[in-house]
Amino acid sequence: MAITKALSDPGRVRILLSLRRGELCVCQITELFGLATSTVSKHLSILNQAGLILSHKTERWVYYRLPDKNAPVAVREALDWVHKSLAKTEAAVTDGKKLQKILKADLAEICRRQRC
Amino acid sequence: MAITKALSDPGRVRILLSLRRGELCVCQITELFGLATSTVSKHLSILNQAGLILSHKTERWVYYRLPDKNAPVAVREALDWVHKSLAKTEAAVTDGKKLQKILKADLAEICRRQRC
DNA sequence: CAGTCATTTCGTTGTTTGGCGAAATAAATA
DNA sequence: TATTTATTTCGCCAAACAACGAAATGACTG
Repeated sequence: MAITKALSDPGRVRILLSLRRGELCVCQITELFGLATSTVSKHLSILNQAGLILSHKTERWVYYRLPDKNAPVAVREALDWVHKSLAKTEAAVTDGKKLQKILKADLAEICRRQRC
Repeated sequence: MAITKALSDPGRVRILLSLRRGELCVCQITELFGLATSTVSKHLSILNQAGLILSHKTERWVYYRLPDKNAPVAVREALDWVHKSLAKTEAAVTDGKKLQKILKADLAEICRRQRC
């Protein structure tokens, strides 16, 4: 039931929806939701353990992304459901707009801002 | 996010899986899971509010069942996912066997037993 | 129309969970 | 090798939640 548990928090669902545009690093997600880094990291770990996201490290940053078609059926279909049923949520749309701005900004700049 | 919240409790998922065989009344579900009636009633209310189950009253008993094809897409596909991804869970299989026995027993008999 | 019966609602209790900041970690850089 | 830097882990607190028993509800029955 790791998947249903992982999906039970609205914040985590919003993270999944944000990742549909492509991978994001922890500080971008932190910036997007205005939460503490440690909180975001915890959410990501829960999503990761459920198999709903994957991670890899490049240079200084850890990036998280949605899995591809090779993921287990349960994972793939759960993600499809989230996408189909929740992508038009008000929160998801707002997040999308804010995310656009974040993607335009410099990554190092964002990280620096976190420390205020 | 009522649906994801509703699915986040393993007990509620097991209730949904049990209802695939057909409608059940509250005391049958209570008997199946060995929980207090009030607890089961609460779970059913949460599932009901999420649209994942429907209820109707016949004689003395309130029956709950899964919705039909007319249910909202989000509901239908969430239930499909639960079915496809979790029906083979060990708990679900065990519940299924126990349920068979309960369905053979007399309903009034089950209700009487609850009060011990 | 009083009583019985299945279910729901309420109030309480113990546990889980989300949030944070601080300390730990791990990796790149100076 | 010491330092900076991004992320994770830890310990704590407050809010949310599951479970229970008791009381309330609401419908059939005697």
